[in-house]
Amino acid sequence: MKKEPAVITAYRNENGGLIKDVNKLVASYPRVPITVDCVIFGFEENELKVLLIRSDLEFYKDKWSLLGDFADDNEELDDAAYRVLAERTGMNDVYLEQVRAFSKPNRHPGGRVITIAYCSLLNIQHHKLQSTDNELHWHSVNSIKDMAFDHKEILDVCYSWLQKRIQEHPLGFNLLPDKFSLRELQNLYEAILGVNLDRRNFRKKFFSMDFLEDIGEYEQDVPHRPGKLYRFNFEKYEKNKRKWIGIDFG
Amino acid sequence: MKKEPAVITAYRNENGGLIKDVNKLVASYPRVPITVDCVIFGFEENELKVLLIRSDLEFYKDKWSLLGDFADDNEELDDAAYRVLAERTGMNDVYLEQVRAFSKPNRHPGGRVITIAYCSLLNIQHHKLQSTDNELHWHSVNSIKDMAFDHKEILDVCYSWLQKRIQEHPLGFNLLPDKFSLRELQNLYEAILGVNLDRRNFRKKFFSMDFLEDIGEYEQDVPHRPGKLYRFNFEKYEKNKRKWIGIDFG
DNA sequence: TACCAAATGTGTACATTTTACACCATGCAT
DNA sequence: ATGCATGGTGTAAAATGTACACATTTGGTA
Repeated sequence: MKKEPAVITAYRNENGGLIKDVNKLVASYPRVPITVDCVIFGFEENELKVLLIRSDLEFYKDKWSLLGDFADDNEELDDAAYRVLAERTGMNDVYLEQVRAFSKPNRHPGGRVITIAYCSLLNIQHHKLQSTDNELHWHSVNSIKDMAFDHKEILDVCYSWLQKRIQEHPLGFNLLPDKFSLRELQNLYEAILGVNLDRRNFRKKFFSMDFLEDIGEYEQDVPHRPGKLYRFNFEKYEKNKRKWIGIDFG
Repeated sequence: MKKEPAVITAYRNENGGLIKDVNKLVASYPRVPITVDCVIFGFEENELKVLLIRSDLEFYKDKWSLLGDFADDNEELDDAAYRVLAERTGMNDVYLEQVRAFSKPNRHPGGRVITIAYCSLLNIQHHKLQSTDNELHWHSVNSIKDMAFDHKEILDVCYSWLQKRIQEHPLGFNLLPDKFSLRELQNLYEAILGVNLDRRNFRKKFFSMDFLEDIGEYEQDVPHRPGKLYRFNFEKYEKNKRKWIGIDFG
């Protein structure tokens, strides 16, 4: 396991001295177009959905793509992602998190483009699409086979990310209305994780975590006994975080 | 919670038609210099260490920075990170994983530079620094106060990442020699997590996961009863993954 | 209005996992 | 031979996770 000694490169100027003109240094770097792509998840009819747009490229005619845009000069990537969300959904107060960069050299037919993927979770009820808008569509995540660019791969990574993340943090509440029944919450978890959960144990677990607030209201217009409605209580969640995610390194 | 209808932007050409010349489209994007920065963790003398290099910028004279380099044209970011590792340590077979992008507009004094942070774990014994090399140094992670650029923030994020990751996957073995005692393994976990662990429970847990291979050798030259040495068995790990990381969405 | 269908709401026993905790064994140094 | 430092081991209690069944409430329907 013997190795050659480490080689130091690219960290000094030609004379071995410190670099003074940092602007010149940065100007010498290769430059790459950067985009953000948002995987916008929603939940409707007991299915996990993702908001897609028809590709604007002739190259990908009739294919769907994630919502993305290039990052402006001097725009932080998080801000770019929020901007895309606002442009597409009109919403500012949504959940958003960076997942990772995708950088295969040929991932974009127009040349080298690196994209940073973001996951966003929002309540579809707050963003009903206009019926005149046939460029945007909520797709059932499980039914998507093929997409423009490497967006199917990005979607798959983000879906796995969501499955894992939702078991560590109660992100699911971002996908539900303010008031929801425990059945809706369980449907959400079952849809995302692709498993069946025991109703009694599910209820026990969520009640024991103590961030569901009973608002004393009931479901309406259901053809069966109506369930109680709850609200997610952020303050109680902050207090009881440890129960949920285990050790907190925050 | 009523919102304006979604606005569609930047996804059609001026006439509302599909875009044919994708090269022209991409050429119109703003371009940004991209770097990778590697947080190279090691373990020595019961401390978690990180390999840093003296900054090459006059602007950051006497500060330390992560090992990084810009991404070449058409180079995938993972490849760039492996390249940096190879250049700095001469090693090719190391553990490497992308953590996330850092993109604050003013994070680099020379202008807009976006960096993608990677974590790498390696065995310091395989990369003893040359005594003539005073540009590179293994720093104790807990003693680092200040760094060039936003590298302290990146280090902090990567350290948290490691703490979480090591509890889900047995990454720790990458930091140890091929043969190690359980005491060394426990020291590693204690150092990274910053906690004290019960020796009996620690042993019980690792043995029950059944990927430690007893190679019938013992520690040498220790001033006390020598401990058994073990090897990490990747095949057994693959089989028993579920025990370790819970549900496997891989 | 009596019944049915469909979903809500609840408790307990068992298995598994996690935690807390103490003593003898071994090898080296003196 | 003794002391010292560390290696190596088991068990009981607590907490958590899992499996499982029946009465209740509502709307719909005959």
